[in-house]
Amino acid sequence: MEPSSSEVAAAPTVPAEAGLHARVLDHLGTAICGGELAPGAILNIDELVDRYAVSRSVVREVLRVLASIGFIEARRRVGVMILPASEWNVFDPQVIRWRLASAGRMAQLRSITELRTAVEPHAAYLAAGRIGHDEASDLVGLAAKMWAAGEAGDEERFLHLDIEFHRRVLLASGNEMFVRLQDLVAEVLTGRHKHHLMPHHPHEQALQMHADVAQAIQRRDGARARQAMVQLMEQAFGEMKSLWEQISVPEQSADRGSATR
Amino acid sequence: MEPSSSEVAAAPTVPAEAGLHARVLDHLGTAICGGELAPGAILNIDELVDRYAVSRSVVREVLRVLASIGFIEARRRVGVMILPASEWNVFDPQVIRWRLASAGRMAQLRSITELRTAVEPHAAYLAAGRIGHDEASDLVGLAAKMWAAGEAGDEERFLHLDIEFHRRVLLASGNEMFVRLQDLVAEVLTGRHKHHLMPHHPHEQALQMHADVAQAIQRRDGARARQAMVQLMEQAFGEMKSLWEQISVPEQSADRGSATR
DNA sequence: TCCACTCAAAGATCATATCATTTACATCAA
DNA sequence: TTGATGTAAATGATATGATCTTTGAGTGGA
Repeated sequence: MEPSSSEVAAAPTVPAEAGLHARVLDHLGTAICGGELAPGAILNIDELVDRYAVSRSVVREVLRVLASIGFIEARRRVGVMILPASEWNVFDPQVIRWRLASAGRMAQLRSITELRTAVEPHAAYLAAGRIGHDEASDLVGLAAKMWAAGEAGDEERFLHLDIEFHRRVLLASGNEMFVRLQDLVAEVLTGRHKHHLMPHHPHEQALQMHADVAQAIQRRDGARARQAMVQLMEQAFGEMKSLWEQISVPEQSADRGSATR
Repeated sequence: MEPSSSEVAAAPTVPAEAGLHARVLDHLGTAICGGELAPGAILNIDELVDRYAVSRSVVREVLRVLASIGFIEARRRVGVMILPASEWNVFDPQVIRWRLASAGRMAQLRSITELRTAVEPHAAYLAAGRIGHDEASDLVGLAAKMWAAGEAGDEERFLHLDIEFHRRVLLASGNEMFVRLQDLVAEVLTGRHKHHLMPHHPHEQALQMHADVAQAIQRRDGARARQAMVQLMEQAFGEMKSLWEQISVPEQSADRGSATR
């Protein structure tokens, strides 16, 4: 139905018919993240009303949300200007999703991976000092389940357990911001899965390290928990790195011809 | 002019007359962050139209923004429900500001301080591997200026230099998300200043450590840069800790009777 | 007891009008 | 020529009222 602009590789982030607001927002957000609407470009409301064939209300509400994300700024007598990426709320989950679905995918992947590399070791350290008995037991149990799933080669299940494991650690750190961060990481991991960037046959090592982290936290050994998590992050970072070095140049259609499939 | 509800300790985050949208948004955001509108509470549009004496357009636009922050969810036939804090976008700068102006101030302070404790050392490490010659020189120069300001006892100037120093390090890390994080930290530091929670007579040690970080980064010694930043963070964390242990119980009017003044 | 139907409440969307601000341009005086 | 100043048009901001759509609760029959 829309083969006119052949640039957008992004599948719509919104399900199907999720309300006009959501659809217009998604379309504009994708366009901005994807660079089709470059910083400095000017829109105006009436133009958008025509383009999307929706009412002013819808457009204005969308623009307010985009403005709160830092994507645009409205000025009277001028119109609506796209702002440079330095103004964006790059921590907004919505933005993460859009960027993962755009050409900036790899940059987004790298940013978040670096972020979790920085945060999770400290979270593990804090968790060791704050976790409750039951939570600690659950954590060890989770690591065990991950082992089982890894051995069985059940990638789907392993992914979910992996996400849950890290979520629990961040939750136990007692810092709400860390937990929210995990939402972003989960976005990345599932996104990676969705875009078939998942050569993720879990290594023996990784399984052991998860177990180490869990054990160290349970025994309230903050330093060891941090150290184990650092290793885990180094491994995850290495995996990611191989990914974006592999697909660094062919920016265009990254998720089509992956030869090893 | 508004002495009716005596609970809100929060000064409006918006200047004065910044448009109806901004004012209503600020008021609702503050109320939600401050707990006056508890999770589960139900609003409806017409009620808000009456309460704020603005049009439906304004209210709807505000609600869309609040929804994108994760503060509310609108359901037909029910109304607009306040969501629990676990749904909030705690990385939204606006949210940070609201929370710093509310009773949850100390929790917010702690969260962000922990976050930067985790991130900045890694950022310093990355910066050592990526920074350009000129940027590195500037960084060393900044540390020197901080020394001068610290010696001269110019707290205002020191604060600005401090913020700028950390911003430069995060910028040099080459990770956009780290830079945005610094905006949050700056929000905290200036907020701390604004709320008179600033017993911040910079220690001799801290000055030296800033110099160490700058030097290590310039010499591309990632490990040493990280280590120096860790020490810096430990010191900053210690300062903060003494703050919120001091004012932990008297939640009510935290910024009135600080005896040591 | 339980399922299907009906109705009304509330948000979602639309259409139109008016207000307010700001930029561009023209006008006029020095 | 230049600079100040006033004026008009463009555009977002706000207001208003109507209609559409969804959905929860009540109601009645099997």
